[in-house]
Amino acid sequence: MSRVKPPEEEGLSRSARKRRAILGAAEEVFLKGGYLGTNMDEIAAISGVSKQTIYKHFGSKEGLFVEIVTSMTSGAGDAVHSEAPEPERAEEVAAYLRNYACRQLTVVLTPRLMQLRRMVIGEVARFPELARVLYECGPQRAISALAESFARLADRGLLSLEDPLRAASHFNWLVMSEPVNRAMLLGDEAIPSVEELCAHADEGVRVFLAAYGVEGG
Amino acid sequence: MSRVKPPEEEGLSRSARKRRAILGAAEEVFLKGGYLGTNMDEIAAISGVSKQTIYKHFGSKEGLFVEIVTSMTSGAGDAVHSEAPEPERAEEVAAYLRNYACRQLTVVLTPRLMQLRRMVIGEVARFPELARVLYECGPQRAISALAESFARLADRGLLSLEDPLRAASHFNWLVMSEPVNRAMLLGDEAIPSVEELCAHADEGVRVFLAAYGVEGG
DNA sequence: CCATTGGTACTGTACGGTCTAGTTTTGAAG
DNA sequence: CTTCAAAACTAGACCGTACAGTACCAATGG
Repeated sequence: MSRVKPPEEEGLSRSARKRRAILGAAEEVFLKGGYLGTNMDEIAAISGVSKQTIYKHFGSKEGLFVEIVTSMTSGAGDAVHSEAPEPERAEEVAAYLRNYACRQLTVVLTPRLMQLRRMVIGEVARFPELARVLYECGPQRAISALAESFARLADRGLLSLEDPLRAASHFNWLVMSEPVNRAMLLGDEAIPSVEELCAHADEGVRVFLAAYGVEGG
Repeated sequence: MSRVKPPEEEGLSRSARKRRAILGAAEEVFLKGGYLGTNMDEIAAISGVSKQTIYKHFGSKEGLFVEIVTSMTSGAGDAVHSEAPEPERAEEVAAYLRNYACRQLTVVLTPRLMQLRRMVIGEVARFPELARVLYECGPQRAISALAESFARLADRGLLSLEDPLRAASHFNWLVMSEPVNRAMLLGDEAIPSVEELCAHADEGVRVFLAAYGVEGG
């Protein structure tokens, strides 16, 4: 019965299990109340761990907060990556863009990520570094990757553009802005369904292709 | 030397003067620290008023906060209104849109308003009503007004669109999103200059007209 | 057996809001 | 103008509470 190195969820060392419990509870509590609106006693209670242990692992409230935000941020950034093959013919461009837009929307328009974004924005004055990281792992990263793809498509004559970065920015915000800004201010209940998101994506793609598409699309 | 009723800035009743001082200090302090990060003693000190007086005027910290946010919100909403005449010919549409976009950008991309937006977003969980009001007085109001204008332009054959509201949303976010989202996360130093904002507006208008414009434009 | 954890009491401090007692302003009447 | 009472304001002590972080010691699990 003595597991030597079982790396599954429940088979971690006691320390690691405690650590995960703390992170889980802290994420929930911080997302709900923000930095100042959260107290360490509640995190300890929810995670079933003593305060002492929290301070052993993370040093301070600030340390725990930074840990939570950075891990969520980079994790979310990774989830966006697309492995869909780039189109070969002009007729396939619209479908490619629609697919990308739809996935991006459904990943970002998630209560957890919306709450994270709200919280980080609210803490810009206190934690500017966290906001910068979120910007770079979020919009900036997405737009950069998109720009590279657009540049290749333009080379192949499937898109008509001069500045791939600008086109990527236009595409990104054309698709993302309306639902994101809406959900930012109106709360998680204002997050549209997947069908609505994809319909919205279609409209964005249509406008984008009117400006940057080529004949065959 | 006894002024009877001079309604200028310094000629208000003592009560009104105190009230304005409190509001000014509270705005500054709340915008800097958020709701929880602000204490009433500091507001009293900065406004040169005793705490007692603050509570006489506003009842509670929450009351003062709500007052600040709602007054800033509605005030900013009013400042957007355009009196520029709508174009008569297709060639004038682009200039009309550029003018609108440029003014909208320069009004919204102001440190005070960016700070307000950040703060309200950070407090969505605690004050959902304030966020809703900001949404309605901000994006929603701008888009609605734009949609009405677009509908008239479409009737005159100066724009080609079926759903004015959707077109207005596309236009609005095409123009506003990039700089707004950037400044939201990167802070007030990331607010572009007026020239940069107007150049950005031009690009948005170009894309918009590619999708919704008519030949003559 | 020994490091880690639990439980819990404790410290120090910060802050919202109130109380009190004395001072200033106002506005109207004399 | 002067007088005067009501209203508003000041300064600061004060109360209760909440909370970050620590100390201490018993329990426990590897």
